[in-house]
Amino acid sequence: MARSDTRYREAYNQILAYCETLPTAAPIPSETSLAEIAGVSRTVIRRCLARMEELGLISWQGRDKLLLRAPRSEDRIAVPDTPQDKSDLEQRFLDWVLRFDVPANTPLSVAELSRTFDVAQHDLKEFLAGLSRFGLVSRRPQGGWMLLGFTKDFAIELSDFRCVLELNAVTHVAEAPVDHPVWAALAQLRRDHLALKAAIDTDFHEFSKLDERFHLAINSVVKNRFIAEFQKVISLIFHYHYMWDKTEEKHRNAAAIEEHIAIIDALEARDAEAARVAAQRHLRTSKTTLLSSLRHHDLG
Amino acid sequence: MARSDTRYREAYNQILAYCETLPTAAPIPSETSLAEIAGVSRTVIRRCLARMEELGLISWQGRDKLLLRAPRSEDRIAVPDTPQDKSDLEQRFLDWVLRFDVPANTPLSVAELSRTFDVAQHDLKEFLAGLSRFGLVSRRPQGGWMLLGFTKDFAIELSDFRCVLELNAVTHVAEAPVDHPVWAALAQLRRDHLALKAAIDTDFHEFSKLDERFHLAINSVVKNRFIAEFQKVISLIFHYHYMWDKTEEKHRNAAAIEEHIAIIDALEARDAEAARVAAQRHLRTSKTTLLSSLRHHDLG
DNA sequence: CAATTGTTTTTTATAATAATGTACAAATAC
DNA sequence: GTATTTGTACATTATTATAAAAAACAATTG
Repeated sequence: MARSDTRYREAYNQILAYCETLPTAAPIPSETSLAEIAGVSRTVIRRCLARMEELGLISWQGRDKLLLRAPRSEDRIAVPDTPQDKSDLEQRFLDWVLRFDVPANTPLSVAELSRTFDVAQHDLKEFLAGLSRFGLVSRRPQGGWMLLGFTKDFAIELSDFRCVLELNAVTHVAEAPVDHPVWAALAQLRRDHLALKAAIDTDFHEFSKLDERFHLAINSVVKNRFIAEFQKVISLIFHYHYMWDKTEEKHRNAAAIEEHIAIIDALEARDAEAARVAAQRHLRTSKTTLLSSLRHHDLG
Repeated sequence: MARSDTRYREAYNQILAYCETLPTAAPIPSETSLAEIAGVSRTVIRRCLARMEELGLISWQGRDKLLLRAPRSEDRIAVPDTPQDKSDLEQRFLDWVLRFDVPANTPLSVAELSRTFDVAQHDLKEFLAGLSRFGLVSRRPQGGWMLLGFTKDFAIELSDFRCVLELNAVTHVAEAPVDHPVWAALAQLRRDHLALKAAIDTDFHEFSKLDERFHLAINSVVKNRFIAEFQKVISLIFHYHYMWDKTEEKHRNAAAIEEHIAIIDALEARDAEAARVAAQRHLRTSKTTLLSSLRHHDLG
């Protein structure tokens, strides 16, 4: 019932690897340098040194530290099974919600989620606390958490917010200098859109990826940590919903290609107002699609 | 080393209070109803009933529960000191950051914050996890948390984001129906602005409150959970910075009053484009003020 | 006196656990 | 019979105690 010593174990192996680069009988750097190398505190380094001394790998007396022999593979220490990386928890969580169509107002069990995602309970709680800032989940009065999205209101507000952000981005693109990388990206996107348009009958399902690339290119012009954070969540949600709503997919995608090209046309003409209008039309279509995909699920 | 029984204690006193409303020898409602009344699970209710039986307050056999005597004040159970309410933690935390001018990249000690704000450590961690979504804090590699804001970049991005949201709000106001409450609010705000303008020499410090009211009125037209969440943080930060940056306060506020009135003028004329332009000018001024207030602190 | 080590104090991460919630079976009342 | 209610078993949560790790400080050493 205390914190794990994984840090010590990983640091130990790291220091061992470092010592392998040293010749035998070489002096070992100061505790502070070793701490720097392993990215841990001196406390951990001293534990490492103590063990190395115990194993006869080094001699250690005050500041005299000598490597007695080259470390062997059996000197390494076992590192306990590291739980799943929690950096992509957001992706996996949203994926789970959308893939299994978890309905609005579902109680979320931290214990269960912790098992399915292989992440410690407190990490999950922190993650949920973060999501609650987006209004995606909330605490329940009797304890625990609840999934709030994806109601109709949620989808409408999300779409509206996306619209606000994306129209802003479009305006920025229109004002971007000629040497900005976005122009090359848009030129390539235009070619890819035209290619897909020509092969739409067979390759229409390829559009999802193209759509993501297109919106990413537009939004990458805006350098803003707040907007970027939101865009991540927004694009994920839209992306998945498009992928799974298969009704009239071919027709929908063909129409979206035209809308994208219209936006590119206006942007390359540096006509900010026309670009905003074109983007607005496209985003309205997106909103309708998202809403109809929700209705679909509700009925199913 | 397990959870506290505060819930039981509070429920117990609540049930006791409920029983006081019953005549003596009255039958007591089902466990489920009592659970509903106290807002807890049946498990807690059964603990309450067990204690009440033990004290001779009730008789309890299967579903026959009778009140034997009226509860007295000494029957109540002690509730341990409840820690500070955590609902206003955000307000108090930002207040602390801004009031003490905590510089960017300061390590935050959960233990210390927990003491100063009288909030449990895990609640604080959840709170910080939420703030990290706004890019205000982040986890440090060696554990713990770090305050990221308020660098120049942060202020610029925050201002820009505010601008995006607020211009959107202004557009919405311009399109609001004539019977929307925002029009009455704006009419009143115009009167208050004119009144303050007349007394600016003495009452200029009153502007801070007026500013907050003005922006709140504009933004209240947009009903969007994502935008609302951000607005809370944004307005708090701007509000405090204005309050504490005393350089040329009178002149600054007089200018801002004119800018506000210009926005109101354009809105009441239902001229969306003019309103956007006026708002843009005002927000640019705000941004400059926020940045100069930061520079001030850096030098001080 | 600058760099390093020795020592102490503080903080953090986390597993253990009692409190609480929840689900379901059994019993009761209507 | 069926709708409530209770009894019971099980799952989940909140919270604490605590070892691990970091940080602060004092004492050495070259």
